[in-house]
Amino acid sequence: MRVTLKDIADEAGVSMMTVSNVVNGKRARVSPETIERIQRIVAERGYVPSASARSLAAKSSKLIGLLVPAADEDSLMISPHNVAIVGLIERELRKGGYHLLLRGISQPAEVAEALQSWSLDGAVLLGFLDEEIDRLTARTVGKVSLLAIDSYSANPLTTGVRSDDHTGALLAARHLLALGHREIVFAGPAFSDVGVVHQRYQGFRAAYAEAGLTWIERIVTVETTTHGSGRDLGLRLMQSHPEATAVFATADILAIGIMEGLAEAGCSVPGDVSVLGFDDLDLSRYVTPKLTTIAQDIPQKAAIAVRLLLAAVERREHPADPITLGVRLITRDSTAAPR
Amino acid sequence: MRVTLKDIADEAGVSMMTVSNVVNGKRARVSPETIERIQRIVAERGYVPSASARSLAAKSSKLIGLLVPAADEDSLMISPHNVAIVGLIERELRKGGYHLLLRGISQPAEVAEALQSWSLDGAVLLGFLDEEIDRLTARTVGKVSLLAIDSYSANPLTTGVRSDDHTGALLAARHLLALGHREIVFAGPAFSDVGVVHQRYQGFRAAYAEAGLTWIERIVTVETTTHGSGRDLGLRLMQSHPEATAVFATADILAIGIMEGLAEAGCSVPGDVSVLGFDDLDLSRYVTPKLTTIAQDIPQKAAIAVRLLLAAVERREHPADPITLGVRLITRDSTAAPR
DNA sequence: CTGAAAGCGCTTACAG
DNA sequence: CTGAAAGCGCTTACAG
Repeated sequence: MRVTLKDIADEAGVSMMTVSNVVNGKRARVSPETIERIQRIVAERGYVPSASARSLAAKSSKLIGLLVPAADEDSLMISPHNVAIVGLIERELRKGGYHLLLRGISQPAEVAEALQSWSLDGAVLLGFLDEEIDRLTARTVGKVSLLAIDSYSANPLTTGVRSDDHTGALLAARHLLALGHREIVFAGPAFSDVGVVHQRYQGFRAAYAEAGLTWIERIVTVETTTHGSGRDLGLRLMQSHPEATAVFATADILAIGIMEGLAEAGCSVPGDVSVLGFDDLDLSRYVTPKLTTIAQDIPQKAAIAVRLLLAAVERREHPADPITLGVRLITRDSTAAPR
Repeated sequence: MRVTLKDIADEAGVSMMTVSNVVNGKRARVSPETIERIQRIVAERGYVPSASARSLAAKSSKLIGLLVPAADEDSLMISPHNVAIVGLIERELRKGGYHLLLRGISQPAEVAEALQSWSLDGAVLLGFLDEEIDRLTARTVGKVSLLAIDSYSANPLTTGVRSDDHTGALLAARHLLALGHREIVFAGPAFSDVGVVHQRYQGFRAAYAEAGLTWIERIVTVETTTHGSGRDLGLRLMQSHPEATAVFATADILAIGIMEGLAEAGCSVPGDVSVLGFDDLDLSRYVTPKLTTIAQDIPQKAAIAVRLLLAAVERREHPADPITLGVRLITRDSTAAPR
């Protein structure tokens, strides 16, 4: 059977409380000899505290949820860009003495269930739309601290960590304009007037404004941000926009698909058309031509997300102000001057 | 405050036991009207059972661990090939009413800690070496059901689900031999006499034997199975093995790096050297030339892993026989006849 | 079909 | 510096 606090207490000839204090590092309250003796017994017996008992008795569970959208009955929707985030968040939580519950959400009501059933101390929302985050109410959230990655939601129940999407797109468009491009297509998922893609759209336009140019709206949208829909888009691009000399895609995976579609349609990159992405996936260095893109600092994003979340958890309050991280342009081989 | 079983029982005018029975679907024991009334109250009040209380009182926690190696202080080591597995396992567990605890393991002792602290019902081991799995003892494992992905360990405390690595490499080598290649290099991490890479090595040799040919050992090893070490390897390949006309790499990511190194060294693929990988990552269709490789059925691997594990969990025993899944050759553009 | 009691393994005040 | 008691929210036999 399992070794319990009581087993250790009996063997050490002290009360459970004393053992509990030692195990939890509240050493000020116990004499050095007792500490030493208890620690030895704990190690010998291989005692591991029961997290569920602790979570039940204490007000804290030391459990953080990582909530990710999952199409009904389907697998988690983790974009290539978010994959690294998962591992990094786990590491940061582990370093802080927390555990990670990974949970796919296929219906809004599941958020409340996930939060409450394991008495989560907090949760990271990864991959949700701002509209979904806006909809979270005090009733479903309760006293749980919530942090959304890549969110611009103003919901006071949550806070956010995101890259500077506006500046990223500004840098991208500036780069293309500086090369001499004027007829640039903006390619991405349909967007509303808030959120990551909207920010990138605004930044893109800002570069034109800054250069004293007027952008003739050339937006091309995809259902899903995938290689496949990028390829479709690339195949049709020269028909829909024969005048275009460059494409800015809101994601590398999309840009890479566009490059493939363009190539299949007999169009050379960057010879005929330049392509620029966003994310700087490892992948963007593996394809030909290597993709020019906007890089985000993913490890930093994960680290700050966890730091912000745990600060709120430990203060038992909803997190404070959102944080925006810097981005930079990585010039590679998919962009060149128009001919 | 949290809504509890007792709150529901009081409001319904029944005992906690009755509510518990209804919530847990043991309807045979309760009258239809009572069930209906209780369910209504549960919905109205937004009652969500406490998983930690349940886990403490019952013998089951409905929690499964996903244990992944993590270099000390470092992020999870999830290979590109294993990334999809994580999301698929979460889905399968969720469908079965279980939750997933994702945990990085940087030291052997952490396995026992992870298993015991949350009273896990079972765990999936993803990305561990067979040597590490061999070392697991009854003391650390206890009564927890353990399933290792891609393992050939004979440790009776665990079972495994893996692809047919032997046949995969056999198909790969057969393909190259049929194209007329004879001087083929085997590229992968150093390996012992057990495990995935060893199986692939054996399958590779078996193709030569079957063709009545003798393979002159040409093994090239890498420290880590990454794009970077593949590239280094590709850059040097024509010096170390000037006679080679083909390379079989034990992973796509490695093969893709090798192609890049080869190209940088002025060697054309497949013109001068054919390259063949293993895994069929999405990525292998995005690179140029598109990679010929061995495909595994990842969704099936995840589904079977979870099914096998939960069967053992529910029967409260260590899992039974390992399962090996089929593979197939995907011919694309990175292989051709030697010139 | 329904209930009262004990117990799962901890922590939290409260005393001394 | 140390301890006895109550309680966290459930489930498990055992009764009726």
